[in-house]
Amino acid sequence: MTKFIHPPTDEPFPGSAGGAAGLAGIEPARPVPVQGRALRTRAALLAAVETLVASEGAGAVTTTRVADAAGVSVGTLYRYFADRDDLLLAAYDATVERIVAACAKELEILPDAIAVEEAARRLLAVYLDAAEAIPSHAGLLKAMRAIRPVEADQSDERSGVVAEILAPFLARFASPGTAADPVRLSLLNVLMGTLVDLYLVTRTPEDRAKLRREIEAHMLLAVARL
Amino acid sequence: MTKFIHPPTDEPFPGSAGGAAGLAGIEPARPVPVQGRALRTRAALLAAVETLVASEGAGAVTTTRVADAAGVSVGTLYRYFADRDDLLLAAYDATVERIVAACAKELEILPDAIAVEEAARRLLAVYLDAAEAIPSHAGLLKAMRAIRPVEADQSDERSGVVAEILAPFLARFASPGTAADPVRLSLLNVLMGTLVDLYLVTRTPEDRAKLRREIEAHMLLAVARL
DNA sequence: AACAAAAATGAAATAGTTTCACTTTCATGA
DNA sequence: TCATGAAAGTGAAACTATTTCATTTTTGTT
Repeated sequence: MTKFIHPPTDEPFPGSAGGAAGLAGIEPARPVPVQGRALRTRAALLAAVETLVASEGAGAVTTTRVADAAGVSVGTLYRYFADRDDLLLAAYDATVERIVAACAKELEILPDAIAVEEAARRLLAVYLDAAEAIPSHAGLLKAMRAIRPVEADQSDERSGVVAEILAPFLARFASPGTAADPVRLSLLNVLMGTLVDLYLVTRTPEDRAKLRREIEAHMLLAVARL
Repeated sequence: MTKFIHPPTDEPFPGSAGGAAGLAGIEPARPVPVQGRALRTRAALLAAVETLVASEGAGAVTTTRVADAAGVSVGTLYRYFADRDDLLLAAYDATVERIVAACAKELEILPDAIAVEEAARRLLAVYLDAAEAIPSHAGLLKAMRAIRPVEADQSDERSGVVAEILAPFLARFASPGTAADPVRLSLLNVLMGTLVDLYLVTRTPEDRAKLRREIEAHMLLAVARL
């Protein structure tokens, strides 16, 4: 599973990190040539991954199948992603980006005099609703965990909703003296990841409602200790 | 990753579930013939997995390498385990068994008039110490999670220290009316799994000590809500 | 329309898992 | 003691996936 070698492959591409180039979502049909073709191919590959994960699980994500579904050849896939893991990670990051955007928006419209606990509670609600609305997120989260297992070092835990939403949250709500304790940040990060994972596989509405309250309690415990 | 077919393969063997046959650990060298050879081969395969996982991670677990390290051929491996996943799961279960044994022993020697919280605290300490003492446990836990992702249904969450130690714990400490809430049991199960995972990858003693207190707080929160 | 860079191709190399027809081992009782 | 067959073991070959790379196609520029 873990790869032994990881050759740079002649610069696979800008990489799965950037993504700041073109405003996604626009241009439904018009084939913008040079730069555009590449962007569309990359997007098509990521979309194919999401569709496959949502319908058949991460196990169905085969480089060949993804390439086929995206209407390109396998070779092309490898121009955009270093390997299968990189592809899955990029697809996961894409879902995280959307969830983080939703959370960031909520954080902005939060009332001025709101208490930390209430703010955390609201963000959790937005987080869960957004995650629920992305059918591939649960599967991609699992795949991501299999590739990048839990790390003690928070600095390596870059991708993840909690990690990305925590900075602006703390900036606004933490008392100035409260230095971010890496141990507690890591804990909150993996804790929420797992609990959301559990939430997303919970089927009945009653169980979901109950679980939300449980998650809330643990989140508040972790946040209170920050 | 997920297998499409799972052919019974002419009864792979008693299976990784039972294990009630022979007292493990005894018989260091003596080659007991008929039944004994098989037991030793199986044990050698599982030991090879543990060694590989401990030294090079679960990614190094290749059917060929495991068979080589155990001194048998690949074909033999498949007489004892249905497939690679089954092998990893069995190796994980073997480590869990040892940790559960340690916890069960602690549960027995707990003072009569002990409070639930204190009992939980002590069990956690034994759990963490035992897990720490098995170098392959962390890696196998990760592998297990990749194979059997988080399930909402507690009844499918058989293997796991929390799941196995919880029944005797509740039998002794839960007030008779407290029916075991499956949602909360699942939560406690995955929660502890992840936090122990994080604990095991935490390197510095100070961070470990701090994390122990954090885990304790979350465990007590979960137990209190049981 | 000629050119070069960007993008795409897909057959072949690689790496791993799994099967299966066959051989070896060994307790048993004739 | 040795013939028997069930249990255990073997390993080459079939499969299933990932990854490479020499080559071709597309596209913007001149």
